[in-house]
Amino acid sequence: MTTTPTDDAASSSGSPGDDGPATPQDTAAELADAMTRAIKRIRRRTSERLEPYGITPAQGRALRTLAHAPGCELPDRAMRLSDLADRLHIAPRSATTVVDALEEAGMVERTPDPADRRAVRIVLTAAGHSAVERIGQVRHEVAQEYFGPVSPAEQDALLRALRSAEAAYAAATPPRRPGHPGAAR
Amino acid sequence: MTTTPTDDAASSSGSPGDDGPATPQDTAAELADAMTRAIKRIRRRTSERLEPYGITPAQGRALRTLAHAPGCELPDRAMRLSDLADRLHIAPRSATTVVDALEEAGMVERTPDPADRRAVRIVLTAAGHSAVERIGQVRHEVAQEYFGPVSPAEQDALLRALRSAEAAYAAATPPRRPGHPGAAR
DNA sequence: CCCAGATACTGAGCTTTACTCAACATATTT
DNA sequence: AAATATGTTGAGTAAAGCTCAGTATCTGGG
Repeated sequence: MTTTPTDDAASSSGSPGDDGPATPQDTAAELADAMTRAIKRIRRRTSERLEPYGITPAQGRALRTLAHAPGCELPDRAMRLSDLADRLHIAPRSATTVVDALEEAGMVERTPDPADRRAVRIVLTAAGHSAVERIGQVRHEVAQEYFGPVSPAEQDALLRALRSAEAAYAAATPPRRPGHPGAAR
Repeated sequence: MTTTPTDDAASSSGSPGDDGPATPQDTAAELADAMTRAIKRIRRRTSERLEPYGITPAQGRALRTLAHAPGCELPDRAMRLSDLADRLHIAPRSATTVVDALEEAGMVERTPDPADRRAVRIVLTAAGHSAVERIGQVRHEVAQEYFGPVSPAEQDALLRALRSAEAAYAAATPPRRPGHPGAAR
């Protein structure tokens, strides 16, 4: 970080740019496009504003996740590395890397789990907490900015619609076992 | 490519996973979260289904962009590498890399621009065209699947809301000159 | 007409984020 | 106690970007 990521492009095969309408009369696909575009903008803006603080997107996600674990400062209740990986839907090894960076930046600290000596508990430091706060602020303000022109009622409708789609998806994709090793496939 | 990208995670600091409600009463931010989650799912599914064909997300975007350029087969009207980069909002050098892969896969071909010997025109081959078609199908079907539980009327409302947000954004960020050389940003 | 400066592409090397496979230490179970 | 399962990390890879030089080539002045 600290350099200049500047651009952020990283979608699937969605919305190459702002071109003309490719296939009118296919609302779902257009919806996906519009959402891709919106998210891209929001993401970009968010990471731009967080970059000065030396917080990369992945780190931000990890911090947020750690932050709302119950006892994020107690060495015996804070998340373990593998829990973090689970929540973020990334491989344990990837979590290790993120935590490495976070620790080097002084935002978290690895403390040994008193109950299991293989495990590592990730606790947030003071710096970590203020980072989380900043992230919250930025996220809030960016979302507010972007969705400003959408009326609260519409926002609500959108949210509800998305939630129902999400719920249906989750229901149709049961293999998301809460076990732990998973995320297999 | 051809290996197993499997996961796709790559958002900003948004939505770490499916955790409890972080801050009720902030619809905009929650909306951003929900959209991030939705897009992530759609992206993942799309790239999973396209992977067997050896098409990575970035390649897909490039193909789609190339495909709806006016004369994508004529060596003197097809897009130039720099045009492609502009449309995709990526650096020219990055476009080179994508085109390298695409060319190696036989989906596009670099042809010299008869009018400017420095330039390269990217033309779609037959394989490229069928790839574009597959991409369209997959995108369509994935979107359909994901937004299935949302009624057409709601889909429409969503789409309209997003478009207005997008329009407002674009208006508030005028430096997006349609010239061509620039795109400076 | 020729040369300076702008353009178009690419080589080399870096960053971020995530993955796999394997090693190693510890826990747990048989 | 031995076998197996878990938790974390080392090593190495991939995808998709970026920047900073080159090397052609084109264009515009003098």
